[in-house]
Amino acid sequence: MTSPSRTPNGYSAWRLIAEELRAEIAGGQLRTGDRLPTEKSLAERFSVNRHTARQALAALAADGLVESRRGSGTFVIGETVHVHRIGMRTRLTTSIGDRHSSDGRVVESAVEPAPPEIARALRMAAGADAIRVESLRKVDGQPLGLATRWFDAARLPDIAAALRRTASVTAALRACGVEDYVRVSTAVAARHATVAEGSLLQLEPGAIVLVTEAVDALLDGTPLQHGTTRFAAGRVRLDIEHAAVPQAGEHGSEA
Amino acid sequence: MTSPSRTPNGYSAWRLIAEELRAEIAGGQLRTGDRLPTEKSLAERFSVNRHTARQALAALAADGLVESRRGSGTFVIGETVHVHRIGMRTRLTTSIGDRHSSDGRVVESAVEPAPPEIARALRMAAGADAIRVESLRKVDGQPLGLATRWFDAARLPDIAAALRRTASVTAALRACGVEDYVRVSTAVAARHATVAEGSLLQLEPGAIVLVTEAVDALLDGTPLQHGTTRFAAGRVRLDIEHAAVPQAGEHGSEA
DNA sequence: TAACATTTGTCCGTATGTATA
DNA sequence: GTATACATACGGACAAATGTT
Repeated sequence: MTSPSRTPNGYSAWRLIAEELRAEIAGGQLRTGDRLPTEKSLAERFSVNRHTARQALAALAADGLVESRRGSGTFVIGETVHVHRIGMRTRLTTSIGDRHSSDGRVVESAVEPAPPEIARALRMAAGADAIRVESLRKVDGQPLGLATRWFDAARLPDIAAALRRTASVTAALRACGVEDYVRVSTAVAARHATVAEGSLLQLEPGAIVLVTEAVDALLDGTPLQHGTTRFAAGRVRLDIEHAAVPQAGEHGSEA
Repeated sequence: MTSPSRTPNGYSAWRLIAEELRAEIAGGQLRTGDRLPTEKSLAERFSVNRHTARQALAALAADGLVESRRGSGTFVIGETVHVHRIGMRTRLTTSIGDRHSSDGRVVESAVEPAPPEIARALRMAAGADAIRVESLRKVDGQPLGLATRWFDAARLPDIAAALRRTASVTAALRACGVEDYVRVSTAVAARHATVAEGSLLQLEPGAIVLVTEAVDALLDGTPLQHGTTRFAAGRVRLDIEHAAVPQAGEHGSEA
């Protein structure tokens, strides 16, 4: 640590400090909610400049292990995970359960020409008017997911208003005359949150979002909705519902 | 930009620079493989110190958008995403397709007492012998996923050897007398890769893994396998298969 | 091969702003 | 109001990797 610079991936001062702290968290000396030593004291302990200690803490924060609060300190993150079920009849509202206060708020809505991939998914003419609704779902006051939904403006002209009133997709669709619908396709990916997402979901920079992209349709297959939801990965787990009864050729047996 | 510090999450100089560059990448002005402006020139362009420009680049690098190479520059990362289907009859091998060379190699296997949650999932007696198999799947030479599979040692004593021979779960199970099986449950989460995972999957530090936890069973419901797979999130997207034909039989809302 | 400029990586020191206790 | 602690920004210095001359 006497010479200032080391090799690229093999070890520099801040990496060594980060590894040390990581080990203390993994080893249980530092538990969920515990406050880490201050930047100043870390700097003294490892005989480095405060910035070097900061860089180590920033690395841990980027990994989602710790969270820094200005004026307060840096703390070990603990996760409370909510389970979100995904199936043919997925309804977010029902998957939250009753013990928690759930709140879905429409952040923004607008009528725009449908982007190509949305138009294709909703079987609309390219460039036709679509309704885009952004909403933020909170559970127990904590933001869980950020949804971008697209609807065919010609098919469901009043959906935005309905969503603002009810804050439930199922109820809003029913208000627009849709009695029943099913999930047609769902894709899942994960990436780092953007700045905008991090701001709305109250995430640290570098935090992860689980991204689901889904299409709902009427029972006859007419597409209704294209939705992209970004979940705060640290707070959500997705449970995929498979059909209860396997329909293997001739097998009449059941689980 | 005259005053040094701004509010915590809302905007500081390095965030603005990062947003600008992010937009250029998203907008296509900067394409995969392109070299970004040097730190020095970015500093001049935005009238900030080189460190401030560096922080913006570091944020993009943490998001996996760019990669910095000492002595060379900072470059836009390109991703090739493989689609992995998840459904009642998920077979990883079939979802890869034919245009790619797929290779699943058993890294390690051992007989161990089943951990509690594994024993429960496989309906084994607590502490009974289970077989654990770790395998690494590569596509086109690039590691895609790292799987940990558990089997009941009493039920499938030769599964490890079969997996080493065939490198296909379906084929290995068939070799052990299992003609058919289905996916019972799948959970999806995302987190940062550990050091060990990053090493095996050849990930950058701070990279993301998509974690699926699944149970496969015989058609009569007898559990066969508990598998946890960690996919390199940047290289994989999960596609969830819903039943093709919706049947309006039961409207029961899930709790 | 060797010298050189370029570019990123690391570290130190200083200063100021802002949120929290 | 004061002290503490993190957030941002600037300036300088040198090391290490790369590419070119």
